[in-house]
Amino acid sequence: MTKNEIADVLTEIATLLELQGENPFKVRAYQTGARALEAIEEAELARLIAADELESVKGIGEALAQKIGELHRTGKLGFFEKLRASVEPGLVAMLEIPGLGPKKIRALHDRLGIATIAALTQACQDGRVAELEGFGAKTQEKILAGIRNREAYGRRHLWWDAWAIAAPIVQGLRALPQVQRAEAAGSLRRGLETVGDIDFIVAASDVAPVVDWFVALPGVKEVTAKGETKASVRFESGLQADLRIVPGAQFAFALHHFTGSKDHNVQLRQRALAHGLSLSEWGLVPAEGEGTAKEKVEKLKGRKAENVQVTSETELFAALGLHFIPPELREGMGEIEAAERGDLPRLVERPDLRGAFHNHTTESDGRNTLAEMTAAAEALGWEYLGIADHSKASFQANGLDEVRLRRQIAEIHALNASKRFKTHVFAGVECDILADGRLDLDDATLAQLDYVVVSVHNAFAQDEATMTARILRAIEHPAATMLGHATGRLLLRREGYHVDLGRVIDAAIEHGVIIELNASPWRLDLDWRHWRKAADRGLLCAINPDAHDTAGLQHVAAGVNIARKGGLTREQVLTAWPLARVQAWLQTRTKRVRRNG
DNA sequence: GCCGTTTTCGGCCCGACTGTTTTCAGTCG
Repeated sequence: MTKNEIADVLTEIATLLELQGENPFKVRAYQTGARALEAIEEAELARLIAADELESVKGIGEALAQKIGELHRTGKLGFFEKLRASVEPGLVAMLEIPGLGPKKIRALHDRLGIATIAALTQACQDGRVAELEGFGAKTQEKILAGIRNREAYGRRHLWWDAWAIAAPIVQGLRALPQVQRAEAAGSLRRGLETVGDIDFIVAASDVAPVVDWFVALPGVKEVTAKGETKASVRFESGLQADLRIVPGAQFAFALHHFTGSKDHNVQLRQRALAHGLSLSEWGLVPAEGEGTAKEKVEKLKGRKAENVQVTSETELFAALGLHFIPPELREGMGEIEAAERGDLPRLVERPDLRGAFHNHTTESDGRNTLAEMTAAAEALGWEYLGIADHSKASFQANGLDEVRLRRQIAEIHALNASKRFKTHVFAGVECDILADGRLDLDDATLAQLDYVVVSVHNAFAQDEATMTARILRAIEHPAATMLGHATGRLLLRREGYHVDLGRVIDAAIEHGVIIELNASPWRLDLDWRHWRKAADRGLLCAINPDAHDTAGLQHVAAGVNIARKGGLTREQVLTAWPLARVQAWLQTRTKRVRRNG
């Protein structure tokens, strides 16, 4: 079994144990173990198992090491199979219903014999659930609503879509007279490719008017909570948003806490404790031995002089001896250690971008003309715009053959010569990688281009070995400048094709080929989790919007999030280089084509 | 089940909100 498959098993064990009413800390140990495993390289895992050193990994002890070893060697685990057989699958599905956790599900099962969502629906309709101790009419109603909407409620949302909802709300909150500060937090602020819900953190002098404004927002379908410091609403799309209001002195703590990630917060709290401090969303206070939660809160409120005062996240990190960690890096993947060493990369920023290479026009399947796209790039202040329409094998996208492409190249040269726009246009193509790895256009035509994006658009079902060989062959082609959407995934809709990304990255580095960071909000491919290591080994990135209309150029903003999550610097992103440097770099590529071809 | 500058046992992050209770358990983040 691969490490990710093993991690999935550990996560499932945690869920099953939880449903059985096991010690919650044991449950957490399995979850921690799964995460620890995911952070290890596949080869490193094999080595650790072979050397019997798995227990040296933090979060993996004797029992987990034994189970992981067995899964890795045999792909089976008796303990897991027995456990799974003893828990009815319908109970696992019930966890997705809001308001139902392991305890309530167990009560429903033990006392009413409910083991499926269908049986639960029936019991609610019969009024039997409301009669149970600990349940009531409202709970019963909530369960029914949850069952009806569980598809929409459980769904994640594209970062882009969530941001479109959140950005005006942040502006609206800031405009309220009672509000001093307002930010969106959570995975949205961390720039994660998909978002489960939106969190807003607000510092305000008077709470009630802010809560009232929030729950009355247009598009709110349901108010799921409304209290003295927080409110929750659900929008038509099923997206949930939480508002939290704190006094100004706690804003930085709350913003940090609700930005997460959970792993990052846990690690930072551990670090605080090691420094004799206790960190929470309330503040940073001296950690003082025993005491109930209530007593700690009293201390916090009553003895402010002792508390660490911060007005920004920068000061919060500084109080723990750390450089500021940008939200995008807060995934609990070594950023705290790097911040301690002063080793954090200086991340690429949105204003650093000078252009983009993978863009379509009406010549293939785009919705704006060459001139319109160039005008839009100029309006964005870009120094250059690369046009890469589809090639002829992408028949469905009206791909260009050699004749049409040569005509487009001439058109682009004429446009540049006319000096109609300040933005320089590069002539490129998004050339299909055919099923056997050949390119879709003849070498003579490819040699006339400033650059070539090579992409897979068909035969997605090839096995990993075939697909990998196919892409490697394309990368090795002397005309290839960059690889388009490396896995072909569509977020929330389609998995990527099977490909050995390690070998693709190795080949790209070896042949000086760029891998694009496709910034389309539906793709965000290559995934951020691969970037830092690959870039440190010499892989160059291009943030490309894959725009099919002028508005699509804006998608680079989503790409910048992912580049930042991947720890990329301005230097590691071609599209953050100035025009002259990009031209010089492309020149060296062209010489390579002439020399080899 | 894991872990140790509170070290081999006893804690593990913890506060807000809801719905159910009448002082709190369960869920959620």
